[in-house]
Amino acid sequence: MPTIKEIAEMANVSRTTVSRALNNSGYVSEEARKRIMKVIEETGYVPSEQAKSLRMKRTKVIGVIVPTIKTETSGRLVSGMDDILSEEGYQILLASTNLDKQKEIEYIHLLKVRRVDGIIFTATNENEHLLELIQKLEIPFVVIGQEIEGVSNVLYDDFHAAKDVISLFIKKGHEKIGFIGVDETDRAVGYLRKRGYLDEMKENHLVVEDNWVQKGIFDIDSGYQAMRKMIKNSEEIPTAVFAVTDRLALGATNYLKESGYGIPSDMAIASIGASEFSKHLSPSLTTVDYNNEKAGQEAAKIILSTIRNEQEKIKKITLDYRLLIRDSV
Amino acid sequence: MPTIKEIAEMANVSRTTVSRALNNSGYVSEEARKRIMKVIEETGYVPSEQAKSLRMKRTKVIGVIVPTIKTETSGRLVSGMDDILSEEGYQILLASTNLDKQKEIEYIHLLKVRRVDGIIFTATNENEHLLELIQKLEIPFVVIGQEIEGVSNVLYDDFHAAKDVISLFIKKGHEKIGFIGVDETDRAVGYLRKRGYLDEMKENHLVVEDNWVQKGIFDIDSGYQAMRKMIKNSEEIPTAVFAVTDRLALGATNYLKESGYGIPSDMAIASIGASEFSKHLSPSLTTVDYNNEKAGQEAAKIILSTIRNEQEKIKKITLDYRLLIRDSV
DNA sequence: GGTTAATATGGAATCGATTCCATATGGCAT
DNA sequence: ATGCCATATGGAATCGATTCCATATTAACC
Repeated sequence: MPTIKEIAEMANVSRTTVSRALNNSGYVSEEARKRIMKVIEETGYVPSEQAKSLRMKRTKVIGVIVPTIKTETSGRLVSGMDDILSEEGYQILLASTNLDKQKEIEYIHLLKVRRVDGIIFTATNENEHLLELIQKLEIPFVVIGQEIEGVSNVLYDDFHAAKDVISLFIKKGHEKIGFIGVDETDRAVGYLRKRGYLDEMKENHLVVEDNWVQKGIFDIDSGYQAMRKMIKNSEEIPTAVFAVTDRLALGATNYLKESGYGIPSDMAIASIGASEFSKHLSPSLTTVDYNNEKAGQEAAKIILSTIRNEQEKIKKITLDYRLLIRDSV
Repeated sequence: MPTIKEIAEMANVSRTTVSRALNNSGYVSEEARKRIMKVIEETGYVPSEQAKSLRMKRTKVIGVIVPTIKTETSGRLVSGMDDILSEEGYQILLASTNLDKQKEIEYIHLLKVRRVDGIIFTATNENEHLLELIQKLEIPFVVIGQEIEGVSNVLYDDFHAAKDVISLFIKKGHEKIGFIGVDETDRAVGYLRKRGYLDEMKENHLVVEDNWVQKGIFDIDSGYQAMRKMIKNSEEIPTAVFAVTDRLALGATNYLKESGYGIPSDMAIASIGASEFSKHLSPSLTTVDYNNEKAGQEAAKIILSTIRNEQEKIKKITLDYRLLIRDSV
């Protein structure tokens, strides 16, 4: 690959003129332009974005940190970002932490080193060290899914979504409602969704037996185990259960089927996520659609307007959601 | 963010010495090193990878082009690549074509402009223009899923996987076997899987009625439509059907259930893909697991050894697969 | 005590672009 | 003829690192 210098020599002009021809800036005679374009055509020269970035102090790259790239949720998020970013000539530098908290910090560093123009961060957990790092970073920063002080956020309404699911159960006549959650250090999925469950129960004067509240991790099997524990240990077995993710609900469903429980006749079930498979389970799973692509798009828009300085201060938006009522309730 | 020059001034040394301290190259006195490290600590300085890349003529970035990032398959592929690449300090610059052929070419250009150290390409279609571009590109290049001359490939054994599925049907006593494919311009998914179906049928002296061979696109609904056509138009309705992707199989399953066909009693069904949902359908779907993460890992390994010049010539590897026999047959 | 080697440091070129500033030419108005 | 402006071009600085080469100091050896 030749450089601008070689192109200049071959076309018998200076680098300055080549640059001007390439960027349509300043004066270039028709003759010179033709000679330059001919040489470029012949050599297949493309200017180095690397060198340009150094000089212009911008990279046109947005760093994206996700907890894992294997799930649909992340895929849809990233796809939404790409819709907006690629439109504006930005590209995505991807970093997947595989749920490793240490790596979250490491990757922010890595993106800083690469001088990305902005960072979109899909958080799972919060810890002191990370918060501090984020707050003193001078790079445009957007967090999806968790509320973090001092930076822009795109939030899901975890609290109300959970409340709505419980409210649906109650409307259908359920009074004994179980819960399968995840660790509360995950503020959005762990804490807020549980809060929604507990609040709605309380507001309707419904009691919650200790064993109705179970905890899993993010995989299918832990949903199975949690459901098993709930059934085995409860004094009174619930008639409905809310799982905080579709995968947990799927695991729970597997246990229920295996144990001969009818869904929804013996146990209604609902969750949050709207994964593709949720629609095709039998019975089809009632779940909340968070519209991840939209979230990705919104995050990308915020990053772009922050970069362009159209945005004075930080921005927090909360997305709406849709409760998809299907056959499992 | 300060630059190396400012760090040098603050520590009362030259840029050369700072660089040496940072990279543990050449001689640096203990005193100077301490002063430098102190200044770096205080300022939070991190060297610009951008500037380093320009000087060192390498970016430590691998460009990855996928047809879409929304599906599990792509997610698993990229995840596999990331396993290997992040280990070696490389990062992934992601480009998703959204199945737009025009963009495949555009993105290769974009990655070339950014001087990525290598490109991993998950092809869907082949066209003259693209092949030509790839062959005269001077960047290490690996293609996943399609055989392309002149570059390294990581291939799935589409032909034998399809053959094995049909062979399974035949072993189970089926003689009338239908097929739901995609356009044959997609050589791997469209052409080779169909070839496997037809060859195995022929080798077993089984006839294939025209209407048994249907075509869809890559979504669930087209599987539904294809199954409908097959049932409506066939003189004799098949007792088994092979769909080239899990999504097509899912659509077909939906149609069959809706029309009162028992699976597998009236119609056996199997496909290729091993998506997560396949296991949780009822009945669970018989499918071929291609191990996409492995494919991603292998592609990443080839790219790295090509970059390091450990690899003289192009490399072609074909991955094995597992036939997951479940309740749908 | 002089040669050699190890240690320590800095100057300056380099990577490949952009861009400020200087300069040259030709045409047109005064 | 003089001045001015539009057009056209190039020199050189700059972005932020690495690295070759030169040079200075100290230590070690015979």
